[in-house]
Amino acid sequence: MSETIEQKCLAKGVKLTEQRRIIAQVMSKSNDHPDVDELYMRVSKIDPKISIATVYRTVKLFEESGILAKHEFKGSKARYEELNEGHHDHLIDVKTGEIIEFVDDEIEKLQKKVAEKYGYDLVDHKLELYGVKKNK
Amino acid sequence: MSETIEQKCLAKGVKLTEQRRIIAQVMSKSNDHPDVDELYMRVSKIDPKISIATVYRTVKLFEESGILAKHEFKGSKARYEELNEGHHDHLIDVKTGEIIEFVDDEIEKLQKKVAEKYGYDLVDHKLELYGVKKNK
DNA sequence: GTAGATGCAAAGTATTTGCGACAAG
DNA sequence: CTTGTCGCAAATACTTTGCATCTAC
Repeated sequence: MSETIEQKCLAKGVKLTEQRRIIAQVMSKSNDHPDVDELYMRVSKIDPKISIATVYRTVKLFEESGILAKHEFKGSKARYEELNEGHHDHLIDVKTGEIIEFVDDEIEKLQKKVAEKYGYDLVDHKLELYGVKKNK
Repeated sequence: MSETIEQKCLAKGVKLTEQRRIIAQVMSKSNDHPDVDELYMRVSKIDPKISIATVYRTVKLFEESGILAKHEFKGSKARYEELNEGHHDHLIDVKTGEIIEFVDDEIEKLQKKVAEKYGYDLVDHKLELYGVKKNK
């Protein structure tokens, strides 16, 4: 089982305010990949006084603290998701926008190999697949 | 040898204006991945009357026509490069911003396989590796 | 008590668009 | 000719920031 966002904040020395607690809870409950507007709407239902500036500041802080991952899929706004130990990449349905998470260890290994081939240590990577559903 | 951008425009029925011709030439000569501002500066040296709006309109048009590729690397502005038949992905040096192009057929194949596993035809993909140079 | 967080509105970036003038086919 | 493009400035979309106030620790 992975730590809660609140535990991660403590561990990283991030001050836990009421607003951050709410944003953390909303992200934890979200199984999709909301953008800032969507997150702001969800958060506003719990505490309507939270400002969008705080949401922006918080997602940025959480991203820098390794608590959230930011994705910038083709042609859309930045989206966020909670970062748990299980790394995964994304397959995006270009027709519906549906996002499927997947893991492929072999691709991961090959990526590291490519980086090494050029004399680099891989510190991060981004893999996004865009597809259309097969009709049979 | 691959077609020139002008030939591609003809083939796709894209009207060839003086401005587009200049933007096409500048992109063809560029071996890096300029963002719109940078491209605008380069283009302005040839014809100072071209407006940034035209540059934006043109890169968008060229992208939709499959003439240019748009990249949105982590935390930076959109960058463009000419699209030739040889597909490649990018390895970005997170310290210097240097961009290395690479090809890995095996990764390509695995991507297709992953998409198929979920019942999708792969129409596009994005793979970016972020690394730091090894110190020995 | 104090450093850091918040809300608000204003300011930044990056990009798009309405419109009248103009150019390509 | 006619349709689409250009330049300009204004508009939009997303995100950041200055500042006075407030809150976690």
